[in-house]
Amino acid sequence: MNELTHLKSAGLKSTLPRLKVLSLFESGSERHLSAEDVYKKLLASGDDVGLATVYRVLNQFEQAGLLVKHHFEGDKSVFELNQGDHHDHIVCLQCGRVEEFFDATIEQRQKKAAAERGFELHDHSLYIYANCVKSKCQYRS
Amino acid sequence: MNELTHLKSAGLKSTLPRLKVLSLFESGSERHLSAEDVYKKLLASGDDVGLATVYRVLNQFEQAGLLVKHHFEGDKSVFELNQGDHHDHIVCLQCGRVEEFFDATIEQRQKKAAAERGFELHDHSLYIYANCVKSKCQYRS
DNA sequence: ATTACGAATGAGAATGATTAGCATTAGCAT
DNA sequence: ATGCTAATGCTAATCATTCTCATTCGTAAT
Repeated sequence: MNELTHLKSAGLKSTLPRLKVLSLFESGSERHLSAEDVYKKLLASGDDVGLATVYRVLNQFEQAGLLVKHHFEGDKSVFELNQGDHHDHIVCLQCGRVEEFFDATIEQRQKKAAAERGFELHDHSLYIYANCVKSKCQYRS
Repeated sequence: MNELTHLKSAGLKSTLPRLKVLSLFESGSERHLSAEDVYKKLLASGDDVGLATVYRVLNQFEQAGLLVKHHFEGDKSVFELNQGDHHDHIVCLQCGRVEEFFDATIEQRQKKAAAERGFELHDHSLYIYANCVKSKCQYRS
């Protein structure tokens, strides 16, 4: 299933900006990108898309299930390619590096916690804020 | 330990706006309040504080450890009184009602997940988004 | 009590991320 | 090739939050 098929099945026309944004995520150099990140990367590669369009496209892709949106600590949100595998995130407070993880026990206990209190779990967000080991930390002062 | 002592020990002068804000939280009618909420409630009770002051005071209280700040889904952040007991939150997507919970297993698995990946856990945020049972849901369409 | 000085406040401007409005342009089915 | 609608790209608007700065308040020493 290629980019074009992805768009089609989401009921979205295959336009230049959309293809550009999608392939940026699929190229996979960086998994987590903010709207601003995407905008700058496109400009840098000579592709001339408006910032507003980037925001619109990202949100459409999220609705369509192609991307997932996250709100790490701070103001701006980031998007990542939806590859079907739910996972949570560990974010380094120093360098911002993000690592993904999945813990079945945590998932299950969440469902339980909700159920015990009369809630029907719909969704959740779990972010661990931590510090990398120095060897991996990309912090540049 | 009363309000005044709280402020003193945080190195904050005992001023009218600060006492007002603090007692709002301590009165406990609603546990989770946004800056806007606090501002409106104070105005409503005839206390004339500026919105900027509310923001400042809330942040100072957070730094001082009197309040804890949360970012539920959506844009604005909410504060609650810090009573020393860490807990996570379940938020109803319909009515916005918030219920608190604590699960030792989840806490422990988080620490483990971080450690296994070479992170030193500093903090975390876990929000469960769900739907109340109809009997409790305060949703008004 | 009075003074004096720095901290705190209030009002409004400024910021930063995100969205809305609208005229122009580009997909795509005919 | 044509036409219609959806998509784009500006720019202006919004919303929460922070900053600026002149004025006022709290407090510790007189």
